[in-house]
Amino acid sequence: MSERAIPEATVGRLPLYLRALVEMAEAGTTTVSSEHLAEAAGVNSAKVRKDLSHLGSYGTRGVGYDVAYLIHHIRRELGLTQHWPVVIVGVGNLGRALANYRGFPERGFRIAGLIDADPAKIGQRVNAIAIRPLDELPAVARAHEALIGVISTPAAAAQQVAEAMVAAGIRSILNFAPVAIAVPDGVRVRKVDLAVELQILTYYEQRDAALAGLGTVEVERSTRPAGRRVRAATSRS
Amino acid sequence: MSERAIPEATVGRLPLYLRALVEMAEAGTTTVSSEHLAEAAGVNSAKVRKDLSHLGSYGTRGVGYDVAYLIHHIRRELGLTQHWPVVIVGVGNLGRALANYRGFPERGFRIAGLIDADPAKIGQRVNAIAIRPLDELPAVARAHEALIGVISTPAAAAQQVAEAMVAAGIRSILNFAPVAIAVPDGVRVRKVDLAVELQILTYYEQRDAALAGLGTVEVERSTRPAGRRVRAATSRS
DNA sequence: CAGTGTGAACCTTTTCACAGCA
DNA sequence: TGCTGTGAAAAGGTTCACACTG
Repeated sequence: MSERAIPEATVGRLPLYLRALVEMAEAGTTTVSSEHLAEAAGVNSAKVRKDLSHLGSYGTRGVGYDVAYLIHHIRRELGLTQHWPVVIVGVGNLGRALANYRGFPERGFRIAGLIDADPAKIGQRVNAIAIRPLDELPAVARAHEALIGVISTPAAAAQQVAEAMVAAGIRSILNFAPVAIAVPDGVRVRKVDLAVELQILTYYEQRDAALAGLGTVEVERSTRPAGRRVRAATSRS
Repeated sequence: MSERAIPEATVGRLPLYLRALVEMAEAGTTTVSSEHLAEAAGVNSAKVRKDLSHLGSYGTRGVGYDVAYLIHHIRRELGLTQHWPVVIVGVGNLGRALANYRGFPERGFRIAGLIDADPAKIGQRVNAIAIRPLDELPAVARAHEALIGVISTPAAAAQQVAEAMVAAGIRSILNFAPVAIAVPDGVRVRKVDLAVELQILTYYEQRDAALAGLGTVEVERSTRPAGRRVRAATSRS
């Protein structure tokens, strides 16, 4: 199978393979097996083979995949043959860190503009880019033809910023604000919530403590009697 | 159904519900329907009901859920009745932003220590916490009984840091370094990769451009002839 | 009668296991 | 012989739709 419609789950892993492959290429590796690539990307080999089969049959039976060739095809599939200009709105601690993040330029992105609502910040420079006010977002986005926006504002501002982004022609949003934002059909949003990630970890942490029996926990168990205690949580990854 | 073994997907959404509910509580709302909560959390109502049913039957038919009661139960399930000390290793731009992130203390976490390998940074303070060298990680982790660690180092250092964390008694790791880390069984890892999030967005962006037909793209399509062009990517959320 | 709780249907993703090829 | 590519099976997650109840 080649052809369109790569499953969502696969799309989420292609960047991981790409990074691992680029590292291998830099180390001089020219060929890699699904087993090796799987290990480098932190998944299993069946998944790698299935995922890569969605791109077409780029492997060689008995040998493996050509690293450079795969890199090329994954880049093309992800649209990373070009660099994407990105506008960041909200230049607090996180926005500043993102503006300085070396991983962005290294992996296909260019900060096209920094926007903040705080008048005191206007004109300040971060990583050589001047911070501009929110009402200049359309001008900045259009001047650089930015289609991707990052929201790193407080939650309260996020919806308003999202609307401004959409009005400015942004088509994809990466939202770090801890709130759900509504956008028109056709505009894509991905959300990253740092505290949520930690809270997911505490769930399993707390669960293990309860299972260990030693710990505090299991103090009260309301509503239902007691019931069987089940196996430990499957470890995340 | 109440009782153990909450599905992973549900665990990932409980923090979203929690945040929405806390906001509602602060606004004075005492009761909420699955429909409303769904909207606030950015999911659909069937999912909310199914998810909440895993915690037990805390709703009232014809009425909805008691906001305060639900908050209590979700907090308990996630282990957020206590505050969790967190050790951050790697105090670059991102580590600094995390150390200052207000969302952490607000949502159940306390920065117990900052660690960096760079001698020039040792002793500097971020958010009133002194940066300490890597070899003091065990002492710091044990003194605060930290079970959660955050890796915000460059990729090259991540594996080594992960091992040091495990040796220091850390049981759950949030890894921001763009590399897969290996840990012993029983240690949990979650990974957040900022560039990967953007790369996933570019996939859909590029796909849409190709479908629109106007755009460049579809320049070459190797290996297989041509084949049907299929429906637009289902929009992320 | 509004809205929960939940079987059942459906869809997606993962895993298995092995035929087939270089 | 070694490793890909892929059907088929299994697991997991989502959505539907409606009986039930406060």
